[in-house]
Amino acid sequence: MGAEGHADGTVGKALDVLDMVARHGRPVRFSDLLAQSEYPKATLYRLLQTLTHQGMLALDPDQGTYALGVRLVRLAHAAWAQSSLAPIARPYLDELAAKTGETIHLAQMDLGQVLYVDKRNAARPVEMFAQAGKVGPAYCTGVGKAMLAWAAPEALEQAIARQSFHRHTAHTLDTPEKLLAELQAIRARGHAFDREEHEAGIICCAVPILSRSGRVLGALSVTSTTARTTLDALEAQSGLTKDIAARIAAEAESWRFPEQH
Amino acid sequence: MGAEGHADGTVGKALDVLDMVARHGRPVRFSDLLAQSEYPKATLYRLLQTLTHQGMLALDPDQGTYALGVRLVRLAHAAWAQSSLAPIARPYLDELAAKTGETIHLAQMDLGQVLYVDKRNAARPVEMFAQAGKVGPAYCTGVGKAMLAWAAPEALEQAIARQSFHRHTAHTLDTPEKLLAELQAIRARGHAFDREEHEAGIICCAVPILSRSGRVLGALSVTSTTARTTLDALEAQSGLTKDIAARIAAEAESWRFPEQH
DNA sequence: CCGTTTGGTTCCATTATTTGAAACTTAGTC
DNA sequence: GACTAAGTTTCAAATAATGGAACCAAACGG
Repeated sequence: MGAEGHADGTVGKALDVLDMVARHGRPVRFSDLLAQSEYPKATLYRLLQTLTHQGMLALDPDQGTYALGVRLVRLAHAAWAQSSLAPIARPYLDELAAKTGETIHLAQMDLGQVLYVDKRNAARPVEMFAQAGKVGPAYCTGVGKAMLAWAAPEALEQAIARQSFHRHTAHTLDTPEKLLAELQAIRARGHAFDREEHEAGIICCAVPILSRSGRVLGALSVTSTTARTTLDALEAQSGLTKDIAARIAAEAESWRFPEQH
Repeated sequence: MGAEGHADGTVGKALDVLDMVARHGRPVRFSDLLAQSEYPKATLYRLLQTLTHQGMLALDPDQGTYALGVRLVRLAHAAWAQSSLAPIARPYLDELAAKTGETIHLAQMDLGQVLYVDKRNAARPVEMFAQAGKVGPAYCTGVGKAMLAWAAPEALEQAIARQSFHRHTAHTLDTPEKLLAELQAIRARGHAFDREEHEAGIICCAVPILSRSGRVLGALSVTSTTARTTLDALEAQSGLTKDIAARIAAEAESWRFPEQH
């Protein structure tokens, strides 16, 4: 926890402030922000002013509170539609959900954390974005481990350093050593399991989505509960999952060569 | 189009670059960005580097292209869930959609542009975030006019200055004068119509969502087609729509007084 | 009713960052 | 192997950010 640390330049500080407002979860007053921030009054003030002026924050004049601005939502839309695998993967997730009947997660890696970019729920047809967009730990989730297993050495090292290794359940891999051993097993096996490592009763089988050059683009998981199924049953579907992952990767690849006029 | 103009400070420039990447709609090469940007090579380069380092952009090392980063998606999630009326309004939109059977839009104003933050479609149950997040013009949409009609004088002036007044259809109000007259009528009437001003065949009836102090929080519209219904029929439901808008406003209001511990 | 605190905004000399032309590397072409 | 295009680094000059302190306004307390 605590101080962010590496805030390079003014831009970094501004984004830091943005995050601070985001973390708060509701409109914040200047003084609240001042209390948590390391920045002196005047600096924070100007930062907020700039962000507000830029539409990244919105100042509610009635209350004098800052909230995240609409420009962010607009950018977000673009980010979701463009940078992530989500739009490409959508039909494939539908297919996988239909064929397995289980909950499907599509995730990408964000500096050691897992970001869920899309989801299919067994029960309801399509979840809101609000359900995706969540972040989770990498060291104790199927998608997280799948991505770490094929991560580049430096990226892996950085990611490991950022894991909390908090013991969520009795099955959580709570040391870097255990995790590294597991990653090797995952590489050998070709897919990762979550053996109730994050939440009791929740199990999954996850596969990485790899580019042709071997870079990790994301991960895909089929998730269920111990009440409904077993790991073996989930593993039985890993072939299908890998196939879907490969098709997503292929399409992602072709997307990246614009082919313009 | 062209130069943004008011780019205050480094942060402004950085966000400008972010927008530039977002606008592009797909991963962009450095040189492409350089071509459109006003910034000199080295400046743009460092800006991109900073944003990448901050996780707002992601550099694809295979292709040397920049895309919007995951941090943005994360922020976006927070923005959508927090700053907008969307989460508060959700159940009310459901109710309105169920009672009217028509398409419902929830919008907010973003510097003269309309931002759709949530939506209920007559056909499918719940649309993805990707469908919301869109922006549209204010001067020729129901929600846009509803918000402008109750906007503060300075805000209105600024917004008017930003309208293109492009003549989308034969019914489009294509001058500030026509628009101002219409806004007055809307204020008197209490709700706004879209008389096929944006798209032929598309009509709607929109109401503003106003805070107790009279500030515009957003707008709500019931949209349909000339094939399915008439303006009169839509107007008949304006009472219901206003009621829903009032309830959203009331709840938004209570949200803003945290009541903490 | 006036002194005080709290919350927010502005000043301005100092300091540190950003700037951008140009030089430099690669990595492709021909 | 000379020529180009694309990306990266340098460095003194220009500019923008900094933050302590002063300031203002409104709410509070006696």
